[in-house]
Parts: sequence; structure tokens; C-alpha cells
Amino acid sequence: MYDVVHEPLITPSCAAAALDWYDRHRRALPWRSEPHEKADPYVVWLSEIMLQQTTVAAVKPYFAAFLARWPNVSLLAQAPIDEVMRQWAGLGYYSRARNLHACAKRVAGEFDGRFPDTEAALRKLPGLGPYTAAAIAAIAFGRRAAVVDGNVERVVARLFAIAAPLPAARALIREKVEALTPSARPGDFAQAMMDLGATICTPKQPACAICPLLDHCAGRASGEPRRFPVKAPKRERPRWRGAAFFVRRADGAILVRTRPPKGLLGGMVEIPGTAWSADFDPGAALREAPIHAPYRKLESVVEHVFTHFALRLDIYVAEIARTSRAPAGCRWALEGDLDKEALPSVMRKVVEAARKGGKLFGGGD
DNA sequence: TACACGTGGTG
DNA sequence: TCACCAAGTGT
Repeated sequence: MYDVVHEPLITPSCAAAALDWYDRHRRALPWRSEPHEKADPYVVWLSEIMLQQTTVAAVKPYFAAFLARWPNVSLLAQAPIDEVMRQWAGLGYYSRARNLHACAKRVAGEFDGRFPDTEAALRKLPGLGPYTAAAIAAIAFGRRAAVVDGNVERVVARLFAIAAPLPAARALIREKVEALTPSARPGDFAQAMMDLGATICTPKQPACAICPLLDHCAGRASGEPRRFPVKAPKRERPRWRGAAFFVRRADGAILVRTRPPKGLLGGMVEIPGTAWSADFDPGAALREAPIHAPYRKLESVVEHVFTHFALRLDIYVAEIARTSRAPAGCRWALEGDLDKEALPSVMRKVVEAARKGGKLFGGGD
């Protein structure tokens, strides 16, 4: 076995092959304009923010709802932030929603409602990092920009059989993308590479046989395209515990509170609870209850997995007199209106468990 | 550079 | 059951 170096030629043919494939096999997505149509920067921006670390399937309904409610950036800029957080609830990475609103206000205020049309200017806006600034510059404004997301990383790492592990290999991958990106149709090229990564050059089972870049691909030539990209090992995820207190007033109102604007679930609404930690003491949970009440601990628990820890919550439920006042930092929300609150998914699980548990023991509605 | 930051689907 | 992953950004 010879130690052959497979080095694809960086010629227009590679980009041309990707573009040709894109013209025939591109995905139809709600935020995508036809090749001859002009892209709406607002639509491109909104979709790109939502798509950060988020699947197409998850984004679709949120994108439709946002666009229907706020058809342009100036209208979004005028919306109350709480409205935006509510509309974003369930999509995750909530700092994106805060930055989305901040960005809309900047564009409406400083740029008269029109997004800046260069990568450098876009990069200065909140929520726009290297990927998103390049993507908008290329897709919405036809600028030649190196668009590198997770898909492109994978495709390019395979194309060049890059052996260096991520994230250190990012600089090299970026150089390769920079060299590959054509001056003509840079936006379509970027989307072609992303579609390739999403549908052909997939993480587990790449469909090399039908890949338009097959003849260019060193990873394929190596016989083991799945080896690329090489990744550094991940840290293990700690298990945290805590408790939540579902308090229902006699008139059906539920005690809720809004989390601080920054950090985990920043600015979102929650059912009050203890702090979450690895050394949570279940026996001492009631000491952290937000309000005095005859709590009953449910048998069922709520489990939820965040990016960097797994959480198990004990659920306490209680009925309380109609005259009870909300403690500092909390407020009452009508149970029927909880759907409309900016409840993150983990808190929707808490509400669901409390309702189910409450009924089971005959204490409920 | 490394870590915080959500969620739901998938093999 | 569980690790992996999906159009990353901010600090």
C-alpha cells in the first residue's frame, strides 16, 4: 500500500460541479428564493439566525410564524421584546431571540430598515458571527464570502481528507473554502455545499456514489470518507438535579417568574424552583419553596437534557388560597394562558407533569 | 482556546 | 438508553 496523497485540484470545475448539482437537486425551502429571483435580506437573515445549530424541520413553523407576524425588519424592531421571546419559546438558544430583536432595532434605526450589504458591516450586528455574516453577504447580496458551517466543514474535510482534528482544523478548512468559492453565484455555491452536506455528504452514511464531487474527493479516494472530519473528544455531561414548585391559586392562577435576561434560559418564564446542581439535596428542597403552601411531591419527575448537563426535576404541587400574594420576583398567570407565556420546553414538561400528577391525586381542577 | 448556551430527531 | 448532531455566537 502506497502512501498516496490525494490532493484535489482547486479549479472552477469543483465549484461548477457543485453549482450544477444545486441547480438540479437543491432543496425547496420556505426562505429560499428561486435562482433568478432576488433574495430578501430580511428573510435570509431571519432564517439564518433560526437555523444556527437548529434543524430545518424545527425552524419551519417558527419562521412562518415570525414572517406572518413581522413581515419586515422595522415591524420586528417595534415589537416588545417579551412578544419576541414568547414567539421564540421552544426553539432554544434564547440569546438568539434577544440578539434578533437588538439587531432589528439597529437595522431599523441606523440603516433605515435596510441591512448593510457587506460581510464586514454585517459582522458588526448582534447575533451575526463569521458564518451568518458571510451567509447573508453571499446569499442576499451576491458577495463572494467564505461560508463555513458544520455541513461545509464536513464536506471540505472529506474533500481534502483533512487529518487535523476540529476545532484546530477550522483555519485550514476556511482557507480551502475561500479558494473554492467562485465570484459568480457565491450564494448558490454556499447553499450547494450546505445542501450537499445535509443530503449527500452526511455524517454517518455519505452517499458517495451519487455525489457530484466524487471525482474531486480525497476522502472518498482514501476509502474511508467517514473518518473525516476528525473531532476532539467531548467532555461528559454531568447530571444535575433540582425541584420545581407548581402552585395553583384557588382561582386557577399559577405562580410563575421570569428568569434574568442573561445566562441559561435568559429572559424566559419558569415555574419557580430550587437552584439546579450536581449535589442537590432532595430532602431540603422545600426550604427553597417560593411560597408557604401544603406541597405534595409527585412520584413522577421531569427529565431534560441541555447541551452541557442533564437535569432531573422533582415536582411539588400545592393548592393555595385565592387571597395569596405573589412573592417578590413572581407573579400569577392564568393556567389557561400558560401556553401563551414564554415557557421553554423544560418548563412545558414541568407544567405537563404537574397537571397530570394533580389530576391523578384528585387535587386538580 | 474553551466553555456556556436548547431542543428534538436519530441510529 | 444514549451519544451524536443541526445553516454558531458570545465571552
